[in-house]
Amino acid sequence: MDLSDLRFFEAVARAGAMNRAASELNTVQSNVTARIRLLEDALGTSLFDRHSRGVRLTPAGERLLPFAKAAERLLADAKRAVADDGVPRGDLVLGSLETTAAMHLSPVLTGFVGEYPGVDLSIRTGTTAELIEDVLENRVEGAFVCGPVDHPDLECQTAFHEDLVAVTAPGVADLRRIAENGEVKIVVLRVGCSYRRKLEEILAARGVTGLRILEFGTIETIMGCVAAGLGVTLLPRGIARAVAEQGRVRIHALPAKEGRVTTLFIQRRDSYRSPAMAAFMDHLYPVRAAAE
Amino acid sequence: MDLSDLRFFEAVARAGAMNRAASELNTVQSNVTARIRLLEDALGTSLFDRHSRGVRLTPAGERLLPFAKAAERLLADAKRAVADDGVPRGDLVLGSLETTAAMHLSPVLTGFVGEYPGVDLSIRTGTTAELIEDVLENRVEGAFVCGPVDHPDLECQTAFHEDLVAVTAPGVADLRRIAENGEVKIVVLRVGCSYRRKLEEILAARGVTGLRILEFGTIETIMGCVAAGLGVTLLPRGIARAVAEQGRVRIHALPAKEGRVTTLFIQRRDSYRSPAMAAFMDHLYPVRAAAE
DNA sequence: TATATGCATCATTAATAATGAAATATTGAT
DNA sequence: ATCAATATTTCATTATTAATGATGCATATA
Repeated sequence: MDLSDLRFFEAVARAGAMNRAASELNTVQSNVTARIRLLEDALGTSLFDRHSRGVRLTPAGERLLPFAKAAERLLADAKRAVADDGVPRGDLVLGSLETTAAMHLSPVLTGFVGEYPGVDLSIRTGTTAELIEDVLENRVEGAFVCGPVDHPDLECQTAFHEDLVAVTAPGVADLRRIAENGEVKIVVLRVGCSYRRKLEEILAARGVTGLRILEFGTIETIMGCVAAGLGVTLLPRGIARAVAEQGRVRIHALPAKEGRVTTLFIQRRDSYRSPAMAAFMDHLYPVRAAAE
Repeated sequence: MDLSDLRFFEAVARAGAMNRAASELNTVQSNVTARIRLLEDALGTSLFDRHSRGVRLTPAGERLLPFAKAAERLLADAKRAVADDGVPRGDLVLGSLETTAAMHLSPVLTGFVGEYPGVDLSIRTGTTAELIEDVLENRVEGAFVCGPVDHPDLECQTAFHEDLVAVTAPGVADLRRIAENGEVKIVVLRVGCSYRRKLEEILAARGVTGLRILEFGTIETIMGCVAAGLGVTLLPRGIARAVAEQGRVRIHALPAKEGRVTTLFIQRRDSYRSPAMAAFMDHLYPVRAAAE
C-alpha cells in the first residue's frame, strides 16, 4: 500500500464511481479499477461494493477513508515543512466572519502585512459553519468564528469579545413592537449566518416570532434595508454605532447574556503550522490577551 | 513524493549511509541514490549532505524526518484499521516493569485472556526509560511504567500505587548502618532501572553514599543476594513481604514521600487504538478506578 | 427489448524502478 | 606520497509496474 493507492481510493470514494474518479485523476477507468483491485488484494479486504450505478464503500473502506485523508494532509504538510526555513513567507489564507473582519481585523492585518512583507495574506469570509468546514478541510489555515465551538480536531483561542445589538429603523422604540407597523423581516448577511438564529431567539424571547428572512451580501446593504424599515438585524455595536449616529437606524442594546459573543480563532489541531501562521499568532497575541 | 520515497529517505537517515540503507532495504545502493535524488528534485531541496563516510541530514532533511516516520505509522495504522472489524483479536503487545508485572498484572492478564481468547497477549518487560521508548517507537501498544512521565506524545493514566520498601539482610536494624559490616551494594534488576536512582537518593538522605551497583535479571536472584547480606534493594512491599515473612530479609518501611510510587499506563496519543487495546483498557478500568 | 451507464478483463505500450559495472572522491594507514 | 578501503555518483541494461484503449458483461431505465 502506498500513498498513490490511497489517492486513487479516496477519489473513488468521493466520486462514488470509478469512471468519474478516473477523469478526476486524469487517467482511464481501467487503470482505476486495476489499482483499486490491487489495493484490495494487498489489504485482503474488499473496499467497495460494486453495483450497477457505481460503487459504495464497504465497512472496511469506511475505516480506511479517514486514513487516506490524513495521509494526504500529512504529505502536504511535509512538503511545506521542507520548504519552510522558518522565515514567514508565501500564502497565508485565513477565514473570518464578515462582521469580525469589518470590526477588528483591519488594524491586526495591516500591522501584520507591514511587518511581514513576504507573506501574501488573504481573507476568506463566510459563516461560522462554513469557516469551521474550511479549517477542517484545510482550505484555510485558521479562522475567526463565532463561539462556542467544540470539535476534537480544532484548537480554539479567544480572540475578541463583542457586544451585539439589535438594529431597527429609527421609529421603532421597543423591539417588542417591531412587527406592529406592517411587514418586517430579519435581515442577515448570508444563509446559515450565526447571527440569524441568535436574532430569532432574541426576538422569540420578546414574543416576536415567525419573521421571514432576508439575505444580503454586504453590511452596507443590510443597513440600508434596516434604515428603510424593511427589517431588523443583529450586529456588533461598533459597526452599528456609526450609522446610528447619523440617525438612520436605532440601536437596541441587549443584556450581556444575549448580546455578548466571543470570537474565537480556530485552527486544526494536528496540521503543520507554517512560519507565516506562527508569526500571525504572535502578532495576534496582544489582541487575545486584551480579550481575556 | 510518495510513501516509498519516504521509506527510502527514513532508512538512509537512520543508517547515515546509502550503502547500509540499501542492504537494509534489500536493494542496491545505486537505486537508493537515484531515489533520494529524485525525492530531492521533487522537493527542490537537498535532504542530505554527502561526505566521505556517509551522509548527514540537512536542515530540510531534519524537518522532513518526523513526517516520514509519521507517514509510516499512519499507513501501518491504516492497515490495522482495515483489518479490524471491532472484535478484539490478534497480537497485543504491552510493556511493563518487571516488578509491576509480578505484583499486579497477573490477575488483570489472566482475566483478560480468559475474556478475549482471540487476543494473543504478550508482555515485554524493561525499565521505564526503555518502555517509554518502546511505546514511542510503536514496539508496544502501551506500557506500565513508573511515574511521573511527561511527554507530549504520550497519554498517561494512573494504574496502580505501590509502596516501595528497602530490603536488607535480617541483621541490618537500621538503613543508616548498612555499610557497617563490610562490603554492601545496591542490587537492582537492570541497568537504568528506575528504582536504582531512587534507592541512591534514599540512602544519600540517610548519609549512605558511594555504594556500588549490582545487577541481576530476576527478582528471585536479587532476593537471594540481599538475604545473603550482599546488598540492599528497593522493591514494592507486596513482593518483599513473602520473603520477609520467612525471615530471610528485613523490610525497612519508607515515608510516603520517598516510598510511594505511582505506576502509569502510557500509550501513544495519536496512534490507532486496536479493538484488543480498547478491550484491555476497559478491562483495566476497575483497577485504575481503585487506584485513584 | 433497446439503451445507457458503469465495472471487469486483457493485450499492448509507456513509464518507472532496480541492477551491476565502472568512475570518482575522501579518509586513514603504510 | 601512495595505496587500500569505503562511499557516492553515473550510466547502460533489464525487470517491473502502471497506463491505455478496446472489448465484454451486468444492471437499471425507458
